[in-house]
Amino acid sequence: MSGGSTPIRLLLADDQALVRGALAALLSLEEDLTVVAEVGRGDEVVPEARRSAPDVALLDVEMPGLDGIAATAALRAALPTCRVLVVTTFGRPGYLRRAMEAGASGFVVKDTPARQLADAVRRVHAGLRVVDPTLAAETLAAGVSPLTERETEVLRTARGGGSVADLARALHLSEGTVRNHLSAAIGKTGARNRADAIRVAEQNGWLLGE
Amino acid sequence: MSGGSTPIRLLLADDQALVRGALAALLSLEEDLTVVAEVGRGDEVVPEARRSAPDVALLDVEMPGLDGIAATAALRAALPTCRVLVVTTFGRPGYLRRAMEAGASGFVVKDTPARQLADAVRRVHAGLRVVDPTLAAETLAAGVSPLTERETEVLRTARGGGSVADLARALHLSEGTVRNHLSAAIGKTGARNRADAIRVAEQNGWLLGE
DNA sequence: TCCCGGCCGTGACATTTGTCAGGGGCCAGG
DNA sequence: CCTGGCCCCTGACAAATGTCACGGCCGGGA
Repeated sequence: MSGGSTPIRLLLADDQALVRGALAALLSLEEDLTVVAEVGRGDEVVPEARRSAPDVALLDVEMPGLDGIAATAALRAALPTCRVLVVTTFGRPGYLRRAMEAGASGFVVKDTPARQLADAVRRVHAGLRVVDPTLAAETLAAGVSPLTERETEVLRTARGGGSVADLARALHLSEGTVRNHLSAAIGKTGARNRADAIRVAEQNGWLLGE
Repeated sequence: MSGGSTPIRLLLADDQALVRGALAALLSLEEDLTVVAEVGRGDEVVPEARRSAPDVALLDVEMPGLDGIAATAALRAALPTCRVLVVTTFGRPGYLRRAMEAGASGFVVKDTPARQLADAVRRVHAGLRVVDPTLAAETLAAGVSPLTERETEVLRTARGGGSVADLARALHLSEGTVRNHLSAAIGKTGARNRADAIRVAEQNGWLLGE
């Protein structure tokens, strides 16, 4: 409820132009909201925010240049008064955790009804936290990543789909070491394959970082 | 360009409620367009279309229940006068081909600027075809799937991530046969791994069918 | 008719992948 | 200081995956 005061200024970041524009249309229907900027890449968020001074930024997680989590952190550092609402396709448990750690005020999946989005924005702007309850539960259940730093790194590199020899070369490790890290990751994820392990880790958002 | 006549009736199908609602908002801004139905599953398209009699249906490809391609075919069979515009996240070359074969009139990726969507809808309604030109080129380049029926089936099953023994049991084949089909698929896709082959095939839209 | 080419199915073989036991470095607690 | 725990690294071994050559089946030309 705006109360007739100046509207809440919004920045939208999503790599899909159509979705971005559609969200802008949706939010512009609200009297108390106004979209002041749109970007399609994570690394454009901070520069554009500096120029347009939004009150709330809606960031997608999957973006070229810089993922939404990293963009959140960068934006919080650059403009501490600007709140962040992460809006993402995938309800990966780890995403939520990482987003909150990075300083986001809210986390919404694209499955949520359209009518709730505007309210989420208002709540975030008011300083409240907005989190999908079922997703929060999952996050608790999934817990923090059990993978060690090296294991994550190897797994992340393995996503590209090379042989052990390739990975060893890329990471400057012995093949045996790579195999061992992979084996450990497989064990910890409960998978039986390298491919499986990658999928599980990805679904839990354990492969995000740099 | 409505000309004051009755507006074009639209049906929206997308599994992400937020995107669906946002698209509705975007399209409702146009004088000559009206959204008469929204569904979140592929198998709800035909029943809902029967009830609401849309002129144009905007279908996502990735949907639960029935994928957008199959939904296109079903809709064309049930209501031949209703045109179909496929709106999808991924510009997989094979998707376009399959969509057109299934009777779609247009194919748009979610990367396209929001302003063009309404025009695409109007063109489709007017009986024209709408296709992303760069994507069309890719489709030509990628060509039709080189995979044989069995190979596709094996690869599709392998997506779940089981061992050769699992696949053999699921498909009632010898392990050697499964290995052979996989090997052939790996060769044809130019991959060096099973996982790689799956990715390539998926990216080209070769794993769609039933 | 016969032959040719493609697809399917199969087993033996080489290669890759995953497991295991173990050594070295580092840090926190006793 | 020593000790225990954790992580990183490595090589040898077992298990899985991928390659190959082969035979049967079917349909479309010579």
